[in-house]
Amino acid sequence: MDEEEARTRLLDAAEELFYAHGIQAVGMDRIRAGSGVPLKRLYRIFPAKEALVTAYLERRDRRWTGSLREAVTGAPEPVGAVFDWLERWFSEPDFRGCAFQNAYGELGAGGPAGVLDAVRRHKAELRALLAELVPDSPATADELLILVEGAITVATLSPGPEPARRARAMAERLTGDGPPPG
Amino acid sequence: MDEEEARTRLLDAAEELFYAHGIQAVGMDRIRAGSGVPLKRLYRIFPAKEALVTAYLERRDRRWTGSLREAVTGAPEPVGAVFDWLERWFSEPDFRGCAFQNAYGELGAGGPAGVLDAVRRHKAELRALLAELVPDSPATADELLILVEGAITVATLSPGPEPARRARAMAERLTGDGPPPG
DNA sequence: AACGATGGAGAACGGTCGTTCTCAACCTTA
DNA sequence: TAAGGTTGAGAACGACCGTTCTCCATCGTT
Repeated sequence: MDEEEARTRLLDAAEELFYAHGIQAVGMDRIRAGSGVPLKRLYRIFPAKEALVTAYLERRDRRWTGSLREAVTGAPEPVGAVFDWLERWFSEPDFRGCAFQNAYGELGAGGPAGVLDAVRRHKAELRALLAELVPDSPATADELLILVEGAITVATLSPGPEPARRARAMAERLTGDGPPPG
Repeated sequence: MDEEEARTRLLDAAEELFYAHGIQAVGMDRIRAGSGVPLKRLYRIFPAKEALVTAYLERRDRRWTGSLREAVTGAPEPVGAVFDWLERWFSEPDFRGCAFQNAYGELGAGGPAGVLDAVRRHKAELRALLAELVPDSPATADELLILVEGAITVATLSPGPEPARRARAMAERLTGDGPPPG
């Protein structure tokens, strides 16, 4: 196992455990057990827990935003595609809400700076992505952001596709970017 | 200091500290210091931390939902009054998002049952309150819920009145419950 | 004034966490 | 094969947490 694979295994274990159980509830020894990477090597790659948490959030951000961007790129109804993508996400069996929202709620405004930066970057990227979909109306981007965040929050406590469908219908009524009538 | 005052002081300290810094980040000794109630008495009133957390969330739910209900009752535009009330909340200097969302994100689905019940009850009450505002359309209540949760989530990371104003405008366009055109 | 019950202040206990250290096994190079 | 650095497995360390215990002051009753 070279260093790159160890790093991947550590981030895989971190993502699974931190997302499922929260950050403070998962100790470094559980990361070691879940990854198979010895503690000493773990600390050589990530010199403290905060570095691991930050790396976990950053990789998740790249994947999450990348997957969403891929889903909307070239879609006939890009705005609708956002909510279709959310619907698939909400239906995953291990869906537990937005990892960044959870991290922020857990660590609070007084948490480690690196973590808070990662959360802010993620939300800024989401808003930027939405703004690209309605380039002539920043206000609409803010409205879409409210719908996306609202759907995620509602789905967190009652998982399933309905919040995404309902938010999609609202977005279509608000933007007119719906299926052609007929 | 009789028992009722001790209880109130404990819940006041718990609310201030848990809401500001998170639940796991605040130890029982900090509750003792913040309340002035000795540890022994604390444990006589709340036999474990979980009981204190549950009581904190339940009292906060009663106050939060009660205040919102009061604000919308008899308002000329009840739906708009919801978002006006949110706007005032978001502008409070120590606003840090939804305490229940934060608690859920922190403790996860595997947390203590009492805490999760309190979170679920709070969200059910919010939805029931919104449903009363649009008694002929449960679907609209779900839409309002998405707008309210979305505004709260957006405001959590960038506090201020704007998310509430924008959500209010969306609600008016969706329900027609807006100010009479002039 | 003497007594027992009550309550407060804080030490103590067992457990867990993040992090570091020990030490033996193992490669590499000669 | 021998030496030397590197690694892995896990014990160890110091700090902190939730909870309980000790000990003394206080107070109402006689």
